[in-house]
Amino acid sequence: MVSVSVKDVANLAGVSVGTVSNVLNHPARVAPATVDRVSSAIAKLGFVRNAAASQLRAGLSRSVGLVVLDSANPFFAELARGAEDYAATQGVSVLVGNSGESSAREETYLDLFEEQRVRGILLSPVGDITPRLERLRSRGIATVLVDRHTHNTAFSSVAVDDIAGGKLAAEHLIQLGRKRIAFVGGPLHIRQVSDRLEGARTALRAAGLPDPEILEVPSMSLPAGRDMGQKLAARDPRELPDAVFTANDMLGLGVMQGLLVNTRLRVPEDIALIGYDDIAFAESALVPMSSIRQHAADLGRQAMELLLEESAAADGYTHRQVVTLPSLVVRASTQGR
Amino acid sequence: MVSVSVKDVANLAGVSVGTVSNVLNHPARVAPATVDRVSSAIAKLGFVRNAAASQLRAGLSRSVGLVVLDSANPFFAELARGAEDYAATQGVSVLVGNSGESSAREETYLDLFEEQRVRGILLSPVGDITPRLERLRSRGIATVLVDRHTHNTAFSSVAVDDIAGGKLAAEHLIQLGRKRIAFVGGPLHIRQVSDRLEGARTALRAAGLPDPEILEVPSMSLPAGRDMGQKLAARDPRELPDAVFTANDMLGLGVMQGLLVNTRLRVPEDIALIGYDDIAFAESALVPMSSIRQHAADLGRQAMELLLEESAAADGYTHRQVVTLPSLVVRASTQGR
DNA sequence: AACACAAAATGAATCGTTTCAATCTAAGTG
DNA sequence: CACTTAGATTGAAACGATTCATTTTGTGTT
Repeated sequence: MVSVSVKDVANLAGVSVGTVSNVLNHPARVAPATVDRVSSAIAKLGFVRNAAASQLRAGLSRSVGLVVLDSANPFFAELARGAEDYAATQGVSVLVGNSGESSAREETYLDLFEEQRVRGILLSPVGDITPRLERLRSRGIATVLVDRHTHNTAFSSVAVDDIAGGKLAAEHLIQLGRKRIAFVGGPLHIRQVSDRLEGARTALRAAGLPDPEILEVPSMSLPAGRDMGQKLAARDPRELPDAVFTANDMLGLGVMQGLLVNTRLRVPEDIALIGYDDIAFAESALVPMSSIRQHAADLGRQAMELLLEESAAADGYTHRQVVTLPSLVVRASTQGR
Repeated sequence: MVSVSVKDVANLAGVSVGTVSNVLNHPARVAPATVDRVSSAIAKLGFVRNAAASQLRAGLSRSVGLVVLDSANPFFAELARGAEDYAATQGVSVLVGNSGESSAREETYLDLFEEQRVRGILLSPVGDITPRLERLRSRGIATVLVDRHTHNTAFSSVAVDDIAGGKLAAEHLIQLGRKRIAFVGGPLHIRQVSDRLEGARTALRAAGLPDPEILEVPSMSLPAGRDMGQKLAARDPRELPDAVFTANDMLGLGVMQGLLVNTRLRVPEDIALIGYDDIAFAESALVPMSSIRQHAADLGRQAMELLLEESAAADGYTHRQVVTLPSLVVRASTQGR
């Protein structure tokens, strides 16, 4: 368990420790020949900088924290990738924590990141923790919120515009000539669900069409969607909507199963179907399913940009709330009649 | 950006810095009344230990690194959760890095962890990097390998026994009375694929049945499975297998689609179907699909146990290769005829 | 009241790096 | 050749916690 320090490197290279440090951190200040000599000493000894000592003296860490609500969720996985990729270009590494929607775990990670004196934190918060964020700020740790539209302009945030997404989906269905559109989602008090519904409603009204029929489901899962699909399939055909917009893809895939299996209904001929999120399975469904894509990687990149910008800025930084627009992905489930 | 140090806490509590440190790290050595006084000073000042300083002096970090091949893959997500949960009980935090199968990114994370002087590293390696592991060890950083059966007894490892999994699947099919079993998977040079096939073959031979028909596919994806399913459905019924075992669930779901959509075939009546991995969608498939579950969280927990044990042990630690057995999950796709 | 002994508290030294004022070197100028 | 100046290098101080040999305090015994 040998430990090689800058001192050892300095000895071997025949320079002072200050020079070694400069080679590591400000190579331009050092004569090229010296850089070479020090570099090869580093290589020969297998020197690896001790991050703890470096950070202690320099005061600033090379890492930022990221706390996600659910690391298994592809949305967050993609977001993390986007954030990491951008951070990497800035020589910053990302420590990822998974709160799993638990406030306690969220707290634990924030504590950890605070001890580590990270440069900043990207957070998809479990609940409202403004006090905690203010404490972090008073310690010089910037925080950018992800995936929640905060009207709190005291913090920067990034979010996807769910209302616009709902509008996009409904407009697409309207353009196909569909007139009786149903919305499947729930519970309705969840912000994402109600926003997506609101967007759809707005689009329908703008087109002079009646409000969507709201089919509330107990959860955003495939079985819940399948149950609703089967209920629809059992209806008198004259009572059927001619298009269904589901609040996420799991529901959409479920509805598709319910509509198609052991019935005479066809998608999209009888009912057009569009989901939300564009998960990998949407493309491989029985009938490839149209969806709304959120560009999570972009979101992650933008969030990281804001974070690094803020952490480098002086006091009095003007915080920004970035809202990104989702886009429409058209597949067979909404094509042709 | 105020910074509170042990010194400030010591002043307020009217004790020395050494005592504050003892309250933080060895409370039993300090009189209860003093612990209280120091604790309330900590609370009042909002003191948070500087991890860099602590680690620099104490020499050992409270974190371990985890590098996974693909953080979006549910197997690794679950594994990470298991590892983190156990680590948390030991007061250790986990830094997760995603190599995305890229050697370069893997290297970057190992460098980072080495700088951080983590206690140990849990690694699902991209390629063979024994030299790198030996360098880490010479620095006192233990490494446990995940998800690859190393015959290299110089390192501890955990892995799932894919041969046993294949055997489990085939034995289940045999017990159902199926006699003509096909295997769908590929490319065959992938270890997981060939192991699962080998397990199936072993079970068939033991039962006195012919070797499985091998249906090689170009990738382990749903569309590849669907193509194969459609090819099967187009066969003369007398040429059909009476059971199909796929090397993973994506293929299984695809085969199911290909077999069922626009054909007269039924699952399981005509063809029983079993997948591998037990992903969330297996349960929600058209016909809920039987599968082999790998217990990734357990695997993660065991790997972390090994890692912490080794990192706490003296030199000459005896490394262990743990192989866990997967289990059978029976659903509708293999029940009834 | 003197002594012994354990428990509690002290504080200077230390970890390995970065910083920065001071020093040295070499090339350029009049 | 003396002098200036920019560039290169030096090395001691500092970051904030932990450690541990030493001192202080407190309790019980004779």
